[in-house]
Amino acid sequence: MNEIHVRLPDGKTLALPKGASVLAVAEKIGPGLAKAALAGKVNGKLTDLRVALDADVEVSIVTARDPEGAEVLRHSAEHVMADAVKRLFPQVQIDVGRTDHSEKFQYDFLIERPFGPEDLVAIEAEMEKIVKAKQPFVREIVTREAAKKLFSERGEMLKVSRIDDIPTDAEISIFRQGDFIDLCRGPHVQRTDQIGAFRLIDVSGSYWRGDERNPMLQRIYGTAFADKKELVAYLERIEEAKKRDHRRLGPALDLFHLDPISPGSPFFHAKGMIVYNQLVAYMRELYVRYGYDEVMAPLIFNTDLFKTSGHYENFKDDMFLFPSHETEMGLKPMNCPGHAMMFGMRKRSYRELPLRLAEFSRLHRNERAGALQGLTRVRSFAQDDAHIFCRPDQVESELTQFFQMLREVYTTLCLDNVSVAVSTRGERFIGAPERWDIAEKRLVEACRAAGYEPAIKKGEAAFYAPKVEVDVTDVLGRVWTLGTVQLDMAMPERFGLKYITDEGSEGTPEMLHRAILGSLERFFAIYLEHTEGDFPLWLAPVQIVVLPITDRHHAYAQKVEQTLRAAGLRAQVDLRNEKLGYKIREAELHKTPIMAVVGDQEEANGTIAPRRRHDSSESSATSLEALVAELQREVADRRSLNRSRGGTQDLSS
RNA sequence: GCCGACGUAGCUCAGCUGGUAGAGCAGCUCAUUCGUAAUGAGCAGGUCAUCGGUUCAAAUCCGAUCGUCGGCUCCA
Repeated sequence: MNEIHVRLPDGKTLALPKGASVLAVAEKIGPGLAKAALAGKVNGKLTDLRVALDADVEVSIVTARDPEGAEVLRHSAEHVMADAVKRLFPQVQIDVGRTDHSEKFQYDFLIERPFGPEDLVAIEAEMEKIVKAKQPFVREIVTREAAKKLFSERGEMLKVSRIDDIPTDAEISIFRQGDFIDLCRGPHVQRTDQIGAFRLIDVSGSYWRGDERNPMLQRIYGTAFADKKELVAYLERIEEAKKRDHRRLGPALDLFHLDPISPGSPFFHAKGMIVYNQLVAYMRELYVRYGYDEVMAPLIFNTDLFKTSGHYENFKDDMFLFPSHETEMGLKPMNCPGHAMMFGMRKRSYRELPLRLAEFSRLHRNERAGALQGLTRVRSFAQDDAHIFCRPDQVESELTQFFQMLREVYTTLCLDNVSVAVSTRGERFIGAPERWDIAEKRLVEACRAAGYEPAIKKGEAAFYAPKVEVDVTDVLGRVWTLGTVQLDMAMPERFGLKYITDEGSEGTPEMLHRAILGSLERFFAIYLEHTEGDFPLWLAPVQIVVLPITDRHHAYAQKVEQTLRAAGLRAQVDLRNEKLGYKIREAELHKTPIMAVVGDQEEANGTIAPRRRHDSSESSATSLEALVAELQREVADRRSLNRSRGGTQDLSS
């Protein structure tokens, strides 16, 4: 048997000698394809072109046109960058590179002096030379000993250490390109010139092996595409994200601001508070329907409480603690211990369960300075937080109900790109491992029952509970974790929580921690960027602005404003001495959903001329009553703009 | 907390190798009374993040601190 059969995507089969490379398949199909080939896919798995085939397989050839192609050429760009760095700075030791799915690649270097922006320019120029030289990538299989010898001779001690990470039964491959050699699984492009366009983006420090006790390496980030056009499009997308940055939009739209006088603690302005409070009001409305009881526990506790919960031990350094009358007090960083106390303050009957305690209190966490980021990582925040105490046999239906409520909220907010993950027990945990296994399984099952196949994040759980994380993808394709539900393994026992069962015995309740929007501050930021400030009518700080054409119409305009306000609409009137076009422009820039133009005709007929945000088509005059009724309906329905499909402005009710 | 970059008027930014701070927008005043994304003119606005050092002289050079940004680590 010296022949193998290779099946192609179009169903055809090619016969090749055993041991033929993936590239040989491409050559057999055609010289054009062979030249354009970046990698192969063997039985669906991305494979280097130089890999030998020794059995019957399905093969497809990956070119720049395939999404995987970009990943391959970015990986090769990573090597070219490391090569360029070694050429310019022979004293550096290379660690490893990485190509993630966010269109970026990176490579870590050990060097005494940090890289600066000027270095990036020089490295980029050196990379350009390597790319122009059309150097081939050569793959070699080596033994573990040969690999170690090779890299220690080259002074690459970090690499030698990385070789030890490779499982003993795995094949060790290296790639050469020019004088550069790297330990690498591949796949790689054939020649450096197949990397069409690249750009180095940034440099930062990163700990070796991700451990902050280790020395810091210099990490360079870059991106690469098959051609210049795609690179430009990528850079434009970055610009777009900058335009939507909540740290820019927030102050510009008069929603909030941050000040060094209290790092990580936002000042919410009147307009921001409307959005914030509307979100809270919406959750409260759902709490009535879903059977939650809103409560309010203290903000400050004797730290004994956090010792009981275990948070003190785990998060002491990140809490605001202070002495008071000989005792140590602390600002609460989460609601669960307070709710556990509220549950335990008297004897509970099984008839009271499930007991769902919700709270919107402010929480304070003394986040490390470097961790702060706009509203997405703050020191002072509130959550749409709740803890559910229930009997063991009620856990399943509670999880079902949670997913149901979550889906309702996300649908209302038009966040329809949802995925979930289950985080499992990590190194730090409390409770019995066997119980963790059961809880993790239940969470996975609950996700499936809700129609989501969860990804598994190993070791990512909170110290007291495995958790489900619910992620949404925003208009720019960024993924954010919003909702979470955790099945607690420890708190009820630590607090000695009991209830009397229907048989008169004592039982320990199960405790679920859950949030749907998560940190309201963070959600605010994410939603602001997602919508670019174009809030749906029910959330818009100013829903309608009345625009009189001249000061002749001021009295009528003010009457209209009063009528709108009396109808419960957040209306304003623009009485400034400006032309209509100017006022419309201002209202557009402030993202006001509805403008009501009033002039001679409207005043004479008792009407208004409405205009929707982003809609310059002239609309006919409407009676005030009709407009009020329409807007009230839109608010009551909490209608949103659906922007997940191309950002269209159609109302999806 | 660690690595790097940055910090000039409310905002966006000029200000070359040291010689005493400038524009546009926003704000205020006046004129204009105007029909769907910017009417015109004028006025005012800054301890150049803070503190210290070098110098005859510092927004500019050096150091420290604070803050912000991009990462790392962390994220109850």
